[in-house]
Amino acid sequence: MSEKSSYPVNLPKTDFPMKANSFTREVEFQKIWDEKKIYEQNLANRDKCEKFVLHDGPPYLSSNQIHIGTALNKILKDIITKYKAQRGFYAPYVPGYDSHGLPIETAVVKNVKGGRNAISTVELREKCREFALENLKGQEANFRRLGVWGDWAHPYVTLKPEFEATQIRVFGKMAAAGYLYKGLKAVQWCPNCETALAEAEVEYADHESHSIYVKFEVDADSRKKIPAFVPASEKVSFVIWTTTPWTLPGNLGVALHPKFNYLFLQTPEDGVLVVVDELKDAFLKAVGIADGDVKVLGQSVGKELELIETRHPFLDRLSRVIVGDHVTTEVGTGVVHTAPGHGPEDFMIGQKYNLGVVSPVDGRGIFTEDAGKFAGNRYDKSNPDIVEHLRELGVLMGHSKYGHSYPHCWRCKKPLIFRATEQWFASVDGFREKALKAIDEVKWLPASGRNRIYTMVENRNDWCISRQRTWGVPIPVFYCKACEKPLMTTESINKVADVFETEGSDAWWKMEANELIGDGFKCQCGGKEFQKETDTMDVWFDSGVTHAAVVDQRKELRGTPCELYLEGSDQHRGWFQSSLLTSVAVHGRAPYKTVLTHGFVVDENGRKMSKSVGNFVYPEEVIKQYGADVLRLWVASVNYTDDVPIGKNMLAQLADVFRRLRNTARYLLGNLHDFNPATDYVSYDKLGKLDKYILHRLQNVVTEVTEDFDNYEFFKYYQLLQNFCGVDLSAFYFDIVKDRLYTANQNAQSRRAVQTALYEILNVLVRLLVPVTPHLAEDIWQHMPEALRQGGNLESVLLTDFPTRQDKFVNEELSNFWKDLTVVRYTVNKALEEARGARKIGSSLEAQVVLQFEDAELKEKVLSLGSELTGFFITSQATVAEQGNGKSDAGELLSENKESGLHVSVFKADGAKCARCWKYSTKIGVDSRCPDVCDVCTDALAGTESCCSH
RNA sequence: GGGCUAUUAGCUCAGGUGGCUAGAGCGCACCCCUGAUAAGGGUGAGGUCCGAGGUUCGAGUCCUCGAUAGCCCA
Repeated sequence: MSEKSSYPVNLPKTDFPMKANSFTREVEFQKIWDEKKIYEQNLANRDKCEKFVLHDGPPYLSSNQIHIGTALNKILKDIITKYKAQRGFYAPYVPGYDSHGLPIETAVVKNVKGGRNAISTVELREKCREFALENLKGQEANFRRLGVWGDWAHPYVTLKPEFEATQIRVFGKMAAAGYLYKGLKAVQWCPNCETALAEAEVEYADHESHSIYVKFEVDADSRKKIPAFVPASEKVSFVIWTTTPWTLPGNLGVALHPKFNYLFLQTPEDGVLVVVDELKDAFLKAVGIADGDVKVLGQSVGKELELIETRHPFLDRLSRVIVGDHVTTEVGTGVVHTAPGHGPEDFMIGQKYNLGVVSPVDGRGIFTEDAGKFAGNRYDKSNPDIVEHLRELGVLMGHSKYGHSYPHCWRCKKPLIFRATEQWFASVDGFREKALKAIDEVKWLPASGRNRIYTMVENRNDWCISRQRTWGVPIPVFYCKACEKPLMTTESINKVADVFETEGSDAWWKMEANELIGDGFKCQCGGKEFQKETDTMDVWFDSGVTHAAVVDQRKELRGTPCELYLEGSDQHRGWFQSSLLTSVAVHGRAPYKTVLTHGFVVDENGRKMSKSVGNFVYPEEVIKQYGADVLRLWVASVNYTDDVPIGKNMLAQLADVFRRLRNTARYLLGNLHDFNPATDYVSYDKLGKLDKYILHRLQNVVTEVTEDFDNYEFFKYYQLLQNFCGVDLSAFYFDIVKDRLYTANQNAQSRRAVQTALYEILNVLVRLLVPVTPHLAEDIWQHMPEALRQGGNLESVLLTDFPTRQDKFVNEELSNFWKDLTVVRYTVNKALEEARGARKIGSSLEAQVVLQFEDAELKEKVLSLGSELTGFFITSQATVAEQGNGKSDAGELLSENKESGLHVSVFKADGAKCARCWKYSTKIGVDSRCPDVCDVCTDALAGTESCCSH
């Protein structure tokens, strides 16, 4: 046996390993939580409590992997629900998935031999469903690996029959309220495939078009609005430029930029022409007019010309001058031919000016009768005819071929057209005021979110909810076969919902119209035969009704409004809005009380993650290297209201912090191995000053942390926790108190007092760790003997309550006392450091310090510590001198430090080193049986078996 | 191009209504300990507070313009 072990000391003892081994251990804890149904138990325990429902926004099932941003979102949600549960709320979490829509359909079609038309609609939908559900499994596994708790066995999925049925019913309510209507909208259309195309299905390729300049003469009734510098006798025309002559029959306006300057050009043969200043030269050159032949009469800003009426060049109707920011001076004349039925921007500005929509082209690209003399011709074949017609009318100013990039169909590779088609709309106008009012009844965090969504709702157009797709919920409308009038009564829609409830929405394609609604329905015209609408709903409508299909349906969620929605800030335009709109339309209020948003994950340089830059951080890799707790700690460490950075550097530092938290717990566990609160607990009044202080500090931590969680400011919690563990505990309390723990008699009150404090700290700390680092918390909890577990021997730390501030431990006076002494300790440390630097001492126990004060009050404070003073400095001796340095035997002065009204002198410690406590003492060997042990240790050993008996 | 937001030490964060010689923890450097040991302690070095103007006795804090980044929109 070595000399070291010959005297018994009370060293820490614990099985709690220093290394977390997170990658494997975390999964074990997760398995235990699952097996013991901890989530379910917690809900059952809180069943009678006030609810706090965080309703999950459904991630889209296009992949089985999750992005770091999704991880951020899910972890934030989990921190909140775990915290709320600990605070005694009934806080269920039902995860959801968004499962319909084009990206899934596209991905599935890609793997179908022979393409979309090779299989039936029902078959395609079946494949989509399988694909989505397969991805669900992958995402679920990823989410669970993060340590997120919730009802994983019963998630909500938008493709489930019960969900679809409710969605149909919400549609029915909106229809009944008169908020749904059929209108025209310009969409990308392939005349060859005879189908609408989504943005993702459009490919751009070079194409040769006709480039033409066309005069739009100002109508006689508007002539007076032309500025006076133009002679009244002169005809005035706006000149447009276009590469799609065939869209002219759909023209309803000419658009200017409100702020650009428009010139009035007197020409030799064409009267007065209006074009934008910047493009004058290019225009003249293009139409072959010499600059010298033109005279600028004057100019106007676009806005001043607004609402002038011009005549359509060949149809008998007016074309209004409108203004919009979409007009540019890149090419053309700065006067834009506007056909709302043939372009999305045209459509939007047309809505704003109420121009209406004209689109005389059918699904095959053939002009209808509305196109006048061009009826019956294919749109592209008509281009030369129209150009020729314009020439004959004398309104054509220039014509050439023009090569440019133009949208083509991804499937047949033929050029696309924009075509106005009938679409279903939700009339936001119908409930805009209510929606705006609802927005102001919601708490938006951060507050800027309120303005963000408010202006969007204030300015948005009606919501186009129909899609020409297969993978979605059908729009439950029928059309009379006789008169084509739509049938969409509450009864008919509810019939459909009832069928979907049991059969799912596939029934729409499997059953005939009259099978779906029965034979009881009759059109106004008397018709009894119906056919089905072919459009499906926008997937934003799917997710937009989760409040009705999930929160209102599932009993455990207790109905809307729920307490919280939490998503990325992009959802102001997305889910927050679609949910708000459907909820307001149906209930007249928002589905949520509070909306919290987070920013986007960027790399350590604040750059967006991209494949080409290669700065992606993958959740699985972080977990593999550090574990989910470190990833969760990252979430807690950043201010997520703005963009959040992540990278190798940060993760390495987070791992350091995590280790510190773990080792703090290890110290606590190790030093409580022989502590039984039932018999060893020391009452507050018998605790030492320092013990009382650390308990006071603990209460502050609890108070502040509670505030931080309530405000969702987890980074403050992170900072504070780190500070508390590193500074207050490890470097201060733990370090000082080690001597008492190790060398005092096992049952000495001074030692039990420390353990009492450690016991209180451990019980608070383990609970504080639950929301952010649940695996670590559980690991600690499982290493706590039953007797140490305050509040009952719960089988999981996740079932514990959040700590509350304990007034009996609050002691402000003591807090101020120690604040002053901390300064003294710092001054002493500097002096010790100097001696150490000069190789005069190593351990501070080799030193004795002598203090001299200018400040009498401070001196009193220090003196009041009495025998605790040396322990406080972790030196072997410490004294307060009245005069000089207080040393009468004139030992060598090793170092000194004067500051803060304090003079510290450092000397070699007196006496010899005690073999047991390692402190230097002049009273070594007072008991001859143990010649190398100090008097204090001799006392400590008294009565023990091993008392100097070696 | 428009709207919103952000920019303080290497990293993450503090710095109500303008008064700071700009703070904390971590990291880093150096030293110590070897009875929290792939732990622990001490000391220290790090900042033209994104930039330029302006208001003011005085600005990290207020105003204007700009840069960069992110989101949304066009």
